[in-house]
Amino acid sequence: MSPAKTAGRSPAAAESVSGPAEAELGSAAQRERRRRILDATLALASKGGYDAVQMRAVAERADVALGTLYRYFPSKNHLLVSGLAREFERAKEKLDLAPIPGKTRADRMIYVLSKVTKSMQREPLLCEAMTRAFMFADPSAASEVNAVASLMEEMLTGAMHEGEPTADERAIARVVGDVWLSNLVAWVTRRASAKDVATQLELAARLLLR
Amino acid sequence: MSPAKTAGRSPAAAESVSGPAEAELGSAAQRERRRRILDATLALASKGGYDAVQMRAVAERADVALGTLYRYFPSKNHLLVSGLAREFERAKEKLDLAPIPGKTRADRMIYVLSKVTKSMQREPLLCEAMTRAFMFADPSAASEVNAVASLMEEMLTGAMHEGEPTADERAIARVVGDVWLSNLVAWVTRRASAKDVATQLELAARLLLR
DNA sequence: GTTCTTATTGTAACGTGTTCTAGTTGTGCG
DNA sequence: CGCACAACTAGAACACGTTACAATAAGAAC
Repeated sequence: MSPAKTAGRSPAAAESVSGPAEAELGSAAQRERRRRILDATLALASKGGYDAVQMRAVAERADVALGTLYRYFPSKNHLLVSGLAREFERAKEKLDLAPIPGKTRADRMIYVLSKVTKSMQREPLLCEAMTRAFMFADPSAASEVNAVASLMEEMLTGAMHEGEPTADERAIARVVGDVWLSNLVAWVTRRASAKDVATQLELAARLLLR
Repeated sequence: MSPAKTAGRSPAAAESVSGPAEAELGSAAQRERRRRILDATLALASKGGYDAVQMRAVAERADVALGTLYRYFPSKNHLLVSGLAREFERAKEKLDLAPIPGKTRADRMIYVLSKVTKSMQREPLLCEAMTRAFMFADPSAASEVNAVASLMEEMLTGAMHEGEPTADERAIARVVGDVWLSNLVAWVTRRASAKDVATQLELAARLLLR
């Protein structure tokens, strides 16, 4: 496969749906641009939430033209969900560094949920931006959304025990993830307090993993 | 309380947050306008989903001026979530007509979930519009969103048994509702099939109510 | 009725996501 | 080098949610 082939490819449409990975973009300059764009996105989101992530502002801050931004991320939601995916990857790496404390599956699950939730709540506006984009995303961003969902599932199955989870365990992890997401949305819209969220998640985990 | 008091009030800001009800709008003409607006909204949503619910189109179809539309519903999301609330009220009334079949709490819960889910999936575009608005709504629409959430909770606690639910039961109902919402979003974005959703909901109900 | 207040209308304008276009730059290849 | 071709840039243009405003209509108070 000649280099020309990769060069001739749109970075955004790099891989088929849920392809190998998004890391293998064409040139170093392109990876660099992509990184700058996501950095700009997260910076703006941290400062002003969903509304502050304006495509013109992202482009300017990332030092790319508006058209280029759209070549990399076909919509604002793609952009924000990709940002969320990057954050989740980091969170997962951090989690994978040390074994998860807790005697029971439920305890460990609650530990992970609490860790991840708190880390998102530490940057409320960033959390708001990414959560709303995730929930609002249309089918065209399904692959990005799925990437995030998969990471979440891995984090949660990883909380139960090391090694491969069973099919049942994966299903339970998805249920827990669903509850987590809904509660995050409720927190973001100020319909639930941080304590509400913690309580609800603990309850769900204990019931599902008893 | 003189009639002037009611007449001098903006229909949209009719009641304080989560007030008595939205049914007690000023004049008959105003209730009529509100109904026409919601009818237009649902009609457009059924035909073309979230994107087709354009404020100008809603106003024209409901035969009100754009400014009036905004006086009744301060944003597109308020509008769609209010539409969802109306649909939920109807769904709940229908459910309340007959006792819920099923031997166990889980069975009845699954029955209700399936009923409600299927009724929403019957109009995919309408479902998409309302679901996305619900999830995307910002804090300013919290009261509308809460109204929907409360209806859902009532439907689900009602599935467990007649009469007042315990605090635990309400918490469980909320968890089930969270799972339901997440799955609806996944279905709307075509990340999950109708069968996926049904399976996941049944699993969640059985685990939570065992 | 007259007057005062509020609701409604029609329309223009603004902001931001998205698209489009014409020109420029970078890159691999003969 | 010079060509081919895709990526990038700058900027205009468009669509739709939202706001603003002047004029008119409707309704309450008297």
